[in-house]
Amino acid sequence: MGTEAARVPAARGAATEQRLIAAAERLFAEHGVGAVSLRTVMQAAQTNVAAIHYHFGSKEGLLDAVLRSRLGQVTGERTAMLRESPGKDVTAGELARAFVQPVVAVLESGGECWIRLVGQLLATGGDGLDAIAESFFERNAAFVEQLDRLSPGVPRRTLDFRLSQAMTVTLNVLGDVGRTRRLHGPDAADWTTGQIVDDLVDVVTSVLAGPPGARRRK
Amino acid sequence: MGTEAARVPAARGAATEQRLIAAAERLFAEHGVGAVSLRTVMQAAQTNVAAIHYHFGSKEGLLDAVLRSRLGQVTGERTAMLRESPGKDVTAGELARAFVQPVVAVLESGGECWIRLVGQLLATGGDGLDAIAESFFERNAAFVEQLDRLSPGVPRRTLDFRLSQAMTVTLNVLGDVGRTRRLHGPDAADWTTGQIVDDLVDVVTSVLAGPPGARRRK
DNA sequence: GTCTATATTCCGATAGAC
DNA sequence: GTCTATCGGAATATAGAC
Repeated sequence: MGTEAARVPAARGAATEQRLIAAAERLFAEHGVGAVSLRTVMQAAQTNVAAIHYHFGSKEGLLDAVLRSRLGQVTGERTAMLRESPGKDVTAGELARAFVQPVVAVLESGGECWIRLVGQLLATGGDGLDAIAESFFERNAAFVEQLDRLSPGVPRRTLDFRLSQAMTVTLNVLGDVGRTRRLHGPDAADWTTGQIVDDLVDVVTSVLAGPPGARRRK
Repeated sequence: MGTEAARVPAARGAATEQRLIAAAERLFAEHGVGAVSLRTVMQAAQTNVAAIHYHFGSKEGLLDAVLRSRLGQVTGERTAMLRESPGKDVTAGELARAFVQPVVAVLESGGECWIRLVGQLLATGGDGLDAIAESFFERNAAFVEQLDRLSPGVPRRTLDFRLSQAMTVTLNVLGDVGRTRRLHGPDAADWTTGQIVDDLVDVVTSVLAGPPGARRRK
């Protein structure tokens, strides 16, 4: 703590934008986008209101920046997972693991709030959904293709539906691992994140494989 | 349209509370609770701000009233479904149908926004969740019991987890049937609500039954 | 790029007439 | 029970100094 101990304003320069994104990501996820004011974000990021408007233009611009900040990672990982998977004879379990893994990667890189936020926007269905949905479901066609090989005869629409529900479940679980752990019994303290992911992959596997009894269609 | 055509203020008396609940239900679901002001609700219900505070005390009180307005129906139907189901040897498909049906009943009685709102609060995880979760998952113990008979040997925690994910999917689909229809291909116009419910029941069946391959636990 | 100061609108909540 | 009027404060957004 020398002469420059209290002199940080110049040093934090370029990092302001990232601090704002990080603060908004957490606050939006925890309280909902509409319930969070720019002032709250500003205080958490230890800057001023003007900085938000300078960097992002508006609250909506800030939300876009937050979503965009980790979107590339997800789509990139999803593409990579699909490239690694063999062209055929992939099991439902392997496909589920490939489906969930990119989101797990985001979680492990500190993106839990981001996941919860995306799940939240998906549940609201309102604004800002289109931009994210486009990139998010961009790679779904390839998944559906592999699903079709797995479940021949099932309508394409049903496969697409299953994939959507798999995503819903994935975002719901990985968006708040602590709550998942908390909700299910008091003996859940030893329920590791890895085990939760395994349970999640099992659920996704079930969803992708379809009901067991070769259910009749109407 | 006689002499009393323009005289409605006295007639709408007792219905004000219901109009406020209906307006809030829709607006909260469509834009998120935090993004909706009491003034917006007031305008939609064609009353004044004071009425909201008179009937519900605060914004939080209004939200509580909205949630409570249809909660009884759901828990009631769930209890009825469990009573109807045979004590043993129930299939996963039957259990899934019994699980989904109460929410379908809410949908059919005009409660789509209510369902979406609950799903939204569940995804946010923040406030107002405890009150609803308590009543909502009150009857889950009986479901888990039947699940246990269906999948012997599977840890209770995993069964509970599956049931939670079944609820997540159910709320997500039935909370916005139009979006579900819209998201999956342009040929989805002829995808009736009944067929969507069938697809949903299939997904829930899969989730409740667990993965097909008798997956190994770590 | 950063910040203080401010403009303007809107928020939730209440008081008091009817 | 219903409404108008209003309070105190907080919201988004901008202007302009540094």
